[in-house]
Amino acid sequence: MAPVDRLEQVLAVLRASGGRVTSPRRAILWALIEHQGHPTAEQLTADVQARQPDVHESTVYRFLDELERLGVVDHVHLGHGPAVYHFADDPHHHLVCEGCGLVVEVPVRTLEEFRGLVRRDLQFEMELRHFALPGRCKACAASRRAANAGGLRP
Amino acid sequence: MAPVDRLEQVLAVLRASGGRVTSPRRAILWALIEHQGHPTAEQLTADVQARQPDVHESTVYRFLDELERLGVVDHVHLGHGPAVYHFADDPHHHLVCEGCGLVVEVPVRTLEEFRGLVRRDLQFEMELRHFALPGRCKACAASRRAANAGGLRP
DNA sequence: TTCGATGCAAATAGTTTGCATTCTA
DNA sequence: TAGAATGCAAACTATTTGCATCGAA
Repeated sequence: MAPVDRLEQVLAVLRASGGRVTSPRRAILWALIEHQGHPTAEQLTADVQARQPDVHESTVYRFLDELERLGVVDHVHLGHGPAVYHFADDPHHHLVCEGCGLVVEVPVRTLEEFRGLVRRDLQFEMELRHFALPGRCKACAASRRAANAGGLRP
Repeated sequence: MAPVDRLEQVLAVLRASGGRVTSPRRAILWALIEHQGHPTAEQLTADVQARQPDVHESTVYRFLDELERLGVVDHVHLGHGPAVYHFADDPHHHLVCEGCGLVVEVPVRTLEEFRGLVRRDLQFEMELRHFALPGRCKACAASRRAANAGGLRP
């Protein structure tokens, strides 16, 4: 979807819900659309403030909450540290490398088999979208093994 | 292991590392041993303060850190909210129900097949012990389905 | 009698909230 | 012009840190 279309689409949802379109809201939404990757509230605030310095971080948090209530965005916890935000369509899981911070997006269906296994064996319905699955990417796993072999700390 | 044996075992590790055995440390360790389930630092502090009111929360945090450095305890993040602590032997994963807070302990080998699958297909070495796997227990999953069918909020 | 442990206060990170004011619809 | 959204300050939760003092070995 073209950035401008996405903007208008979300603003339409917002208006339909009785919400109002303001200049901070346009800027926050724009920052979210333009951002590559997984921005935190702080990063979005910085982007917005580059153009509108008076927009406060609490406004960003409040609007992101609102967008979540409307089902437009989700936030994900990648581990320690701040949450990151992304649009709610094309739902996916996150693998996050504790070594280098790499975030791998995984289609929902990739983990369906595993979810089914846990459902069957443990009567538990995992919900893996709101918290990332932590671990090590190939490179970081290898370099940690090397370090451990040498007697160094992980 | 009998509680008293466990206490003495840990104190031995502590002494061997050059650490000192103090009255707050004995009390914190005792609270950790006696606690059923997955205590937070706050709960441990409360338990300790019932007997020794002057023991400060920061002392509890510092000693828990020390015990982690010694490999005696681990802390796990069950979701939002404070971390919980447990002894590091008999390593296991945690499934935590977002509905009722139930924590299910899962032997490490239960998830090994899944870890192998992700390792093979995604070249990613998951480390699932430090963060719990969130979701819904059978009862909470069922009651949520019922509520959704009735048009109510999850 | 040394140096590790403690109590206390204050700082920190990330996020939320109360409230008077502003601005959209 | 009603009421939603904002800016700002302050609260909040979970945790960490600096520092003078205390006490175990």
